[in-house]
Amino acid sequence: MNVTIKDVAKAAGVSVATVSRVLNNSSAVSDETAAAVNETIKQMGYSPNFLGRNLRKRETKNILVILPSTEQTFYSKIIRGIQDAAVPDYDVLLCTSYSDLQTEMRLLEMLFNRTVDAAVLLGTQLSAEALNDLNKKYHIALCCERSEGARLLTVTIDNKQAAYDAVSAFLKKGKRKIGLVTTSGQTVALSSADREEGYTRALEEYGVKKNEQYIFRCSYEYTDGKKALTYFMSLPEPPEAVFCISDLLAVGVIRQAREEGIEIGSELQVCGFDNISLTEMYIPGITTVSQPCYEMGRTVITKLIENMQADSVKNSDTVILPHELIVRDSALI
Amino acid sequence: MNVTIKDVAKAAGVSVATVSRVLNNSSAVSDETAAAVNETIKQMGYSPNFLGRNLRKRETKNILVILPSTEQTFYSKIIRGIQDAAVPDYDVLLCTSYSDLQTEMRLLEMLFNRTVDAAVLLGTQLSAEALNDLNKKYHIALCCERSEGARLLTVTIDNKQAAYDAVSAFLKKGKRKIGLVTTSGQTVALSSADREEGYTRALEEYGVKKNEQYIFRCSYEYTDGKKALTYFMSLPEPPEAVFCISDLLAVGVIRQAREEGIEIGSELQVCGFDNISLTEMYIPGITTVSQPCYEMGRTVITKLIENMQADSVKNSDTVILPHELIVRDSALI
DNA sequence: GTGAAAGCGCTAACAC
DNA sequence: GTGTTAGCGCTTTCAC
Repeated sequence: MNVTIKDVAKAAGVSVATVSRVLNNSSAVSDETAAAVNETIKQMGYSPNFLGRNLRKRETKNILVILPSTEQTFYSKIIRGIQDAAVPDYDVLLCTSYSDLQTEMRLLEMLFNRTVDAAVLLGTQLSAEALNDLNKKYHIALCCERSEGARLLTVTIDNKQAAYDAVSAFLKKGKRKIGLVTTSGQTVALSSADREEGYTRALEEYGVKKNEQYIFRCSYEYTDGKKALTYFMSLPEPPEAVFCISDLLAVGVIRQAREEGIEIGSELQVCGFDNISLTEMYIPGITTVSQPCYEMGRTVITKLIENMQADSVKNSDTVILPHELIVRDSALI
Repeated sequence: MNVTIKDVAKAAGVSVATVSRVLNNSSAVSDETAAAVNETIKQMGYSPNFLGRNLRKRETKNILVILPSTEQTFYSKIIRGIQDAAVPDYDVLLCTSYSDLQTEMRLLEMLFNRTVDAAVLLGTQLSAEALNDLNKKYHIALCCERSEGARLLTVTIDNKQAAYDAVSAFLKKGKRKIGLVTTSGQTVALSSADREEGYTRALEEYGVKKNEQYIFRCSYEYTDGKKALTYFMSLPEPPEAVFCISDLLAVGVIRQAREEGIEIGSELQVCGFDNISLTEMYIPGITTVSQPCYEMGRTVITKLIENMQADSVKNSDTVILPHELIVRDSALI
């Protein structure tokens, strides 16, 4: 029913080996037979079945990328970097874990059952131990996140320093009451914790006492940002500035400030994190920390492919790429 | 090196057939052998190689979803609908075509080479003829778009009617000078053209002459929306309302209006399309047309899987799901 | 209830 | 330069 290499061979009057050689541009096929084979291939509309090929070659040339979510435009530039570095040698398969451990494990099955040759995690719910185990048997890498105690190829920014830079910019401008909107800390991901550490260090260096009242812990959602603003404004001494560990939270803060009649940029300054495209489009423009997303994507794939092709010992380093503070109207710092 | 079914069989003292039966929960294995086999499987850390299985079964249980881009949060709910309807029977592989024909064709190779069993296109650069050809040999479906003259499973909204609804809402409120921001019409995609048709029909019904001056043709980008506003405001009689065929264009229009000191909602009313999450978060909230994204995703996969499992004739219908006008501050219509 | 063996479609030794 | 053949890991028919 479906045309196979055998059918092509028969039709072209050659052996399957020859057809295979033509397919793979491997040595030793005369120009005329090659031409003839290619002709019949085209005529029969033949497409090699990769299941056969992959089984035989024990590789698929597919790389799995696990996204925590598809609602975040933050990942798009990373994905593009990944694609650009992978194609045409490898195909990139995107899957979403929805930050759910069960789902993530189901997706990692693709590594075990050989559907893919390697996987990149743009976030993970796995423990350092689990990651280390995986890294022993398979080609995996972490991008945008790090895992304390795990030793595997990791590409990220220095989240502590980035948060420190943003918060100390507030401090330099004389702000002392600085709010923090962050996650509840239950996550495995360290980027939030690192950002909080940077916030704390900046305060310390400026001799400002860390005030738990100025810390609002929630999830990543826009609506959480709104709640944060309302909470902060209910305080006897509301903060003059707010640092959010994600742009979406900053948007929530700003939107709610608008609803509560608070002037952003003057009365209250807000800084986000990630520099998603929305921060530029928003009114006011949102001050934020930019990650070199495209470069992170390229880097992680390039190094991962090196690992796959090398027979030598695997690269399990952590690569830190530079971040940048982007100043816009929401906080002229 | 890697443990195979053979190794498991040997270790468990049974035949590979028995191991396979256990793996597939197929009939006729005694409880004790099953238990023993499962035990050795666990002990050896065995994972079946799907390349072998898939080759043998001639199916992969993978569905490819081709996204025009990953920068658009619009697709996220569709993707979730797709996943929810597919998993756990099928795995969903996301790939991005970047609206590029070459890339799209490269991705469709996965259909030809049997890496996936079916594909869903959330946009396409292919001609109706090409789609028809594909549909003959493979399981494919279109979601969010339609192709004139192509007969294949399609799930979409009535874009003409949706645009008509939005524009006639403006007309009902007494607006007569209504701008349109749309694509240049070079695309294969029909949704833009359909939306323009709805715009035109609404004007006609209200006896308003279509004025080419009020139509700004561009790409899908935010910056194009900004240009549109500047253009409209340069006209001797600027429009009182603007209908944009995408939310991102509407954001550009609103942002630029802000920069040019034009009051949105009163001086100029703006309506977008798609109801991406940003429209709710923006200041002002953006009036837009909502598509039932999650439901569209679920529907297309459900019907596609029916097609895959049926031996009868394939369903190549077009399913139209209901849209909804969402009124926010940018246009109180 | 279990095993032997064929074969899915392909590549790569090896032989000529 | 080309053909023959083994075998990648698995499922499934057919015996028993």
